[in-house]
Amino acid sequence: MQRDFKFTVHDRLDGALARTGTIHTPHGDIQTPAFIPVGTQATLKALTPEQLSDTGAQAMLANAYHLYLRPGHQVVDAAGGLNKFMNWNKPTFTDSGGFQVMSLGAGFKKVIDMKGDAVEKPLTKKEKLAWIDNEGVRFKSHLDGTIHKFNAELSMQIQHGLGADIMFAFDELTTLYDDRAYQEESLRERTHPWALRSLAEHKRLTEARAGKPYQALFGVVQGANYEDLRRECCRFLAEQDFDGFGLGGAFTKENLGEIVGWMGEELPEDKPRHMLGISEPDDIFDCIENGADTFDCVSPARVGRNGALYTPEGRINIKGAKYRTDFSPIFEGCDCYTCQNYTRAYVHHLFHAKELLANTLATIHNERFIVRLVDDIRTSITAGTFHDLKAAWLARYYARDI
RNA sequence: GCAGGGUUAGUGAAGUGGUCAAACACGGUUGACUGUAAAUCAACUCUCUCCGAGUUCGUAGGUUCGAAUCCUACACCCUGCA
Repeated sequence: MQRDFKFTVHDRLDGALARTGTIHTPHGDIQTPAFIPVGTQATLKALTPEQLSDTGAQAMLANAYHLYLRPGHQVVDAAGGLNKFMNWNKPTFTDSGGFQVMSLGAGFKKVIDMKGDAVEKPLTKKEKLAWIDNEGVRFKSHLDGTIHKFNAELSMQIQHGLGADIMFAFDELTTLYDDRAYQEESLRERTHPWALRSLAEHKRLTEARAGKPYQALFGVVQGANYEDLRRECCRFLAEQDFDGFGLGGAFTKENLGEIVGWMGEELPEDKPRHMLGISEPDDIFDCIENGADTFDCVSPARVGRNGALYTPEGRINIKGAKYRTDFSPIFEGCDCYTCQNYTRAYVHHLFHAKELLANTLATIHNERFIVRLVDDIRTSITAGTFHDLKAAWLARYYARDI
């Protein structure tokens, strides 16, 4: 069938893997590199889709597991797909539920963080909500405790029902605390076979649902921080008929760029690469420099809801007492709706009063901040000034720590 | 006026002889958050020369080896009866 999906590379950065491009989807184009905000449950928490669109976000990513449990992918399908269901007229992505294999299983809370020195805190049997085998995963619903079996085929059925423009293959996200033997086993016995099964089911559903807008499928690269495993995974996936790739897994901050670089070297140049779950500014620079095209992450929204707001000079905690009578915007020069209209003191007050508007204003600011950063990086690649921008930007952002 | 109940750290509120500087909640301060079980979580929140010490539980005395806890007086608040 005719694929209404296309990735075009425009500009490349000399001496690096960075590139700009356009991802064409049935619901519009995405200029890359791009940051894709996450609306897990078909909404970016605290924002209307229109408010999210106004931040400059070019697409949004939702989650198969969460929407399967509630309201049910059949409901979204009956509504006419994610776009119609949530009144969002730009491209959409859905995650496969692979992240939940980890987050509800071995990796809840501390175990998933990116600091190599984090203390392992194994879950008790009672706390654990997911059990993996090579067939798939059994989940205990975090909503009502019911047991659900999840696998590659079901993930694809859900994602086709949701109707996102870009879907991800069902994978296993390992943690930094799993040893080499487990990483190999996970990659070869689950992530690889699950990728093939996802692709097969995807093809079946694409034919069965002929007439619906084309949905692209990205294979997901795992392999933790092992170079040979990462390259092995890339070569394996590159041979398959995927439309693009998700770069997933547990990373440590120190060598994130290096790991992405291995994948950037192995993966075909003419297919887009999506960084799963990355959005800290330094990480974004490193990933783009090494060939990543798009990013999704909950962090700007979550940290914003918890009072951490981005500025070019680092994050500030707006709940802090020093902002009580600070009547300046979050930072001078920010073009977001929040900074155009409100002060630090007002946002500070909203947080202390536990007003819902605090979440909205903070989220708008943070999403705009990261979207704009990636937009600026895109411009710098075209202009050939990426390295200057990176050096100057990060020096200013982290100046307070030095 | 008589009878009964009450007065605990910023607030509310446990505690009725030692394990009490005193539960818990809120408030406050600081920090964390990277394919969302997150409008969440953690630490601290009497004072100090803070791995130890010093002052607290309406006020003042007293009993006791030891009191926020028992006794006496006083102050204030609440509820009945006058």
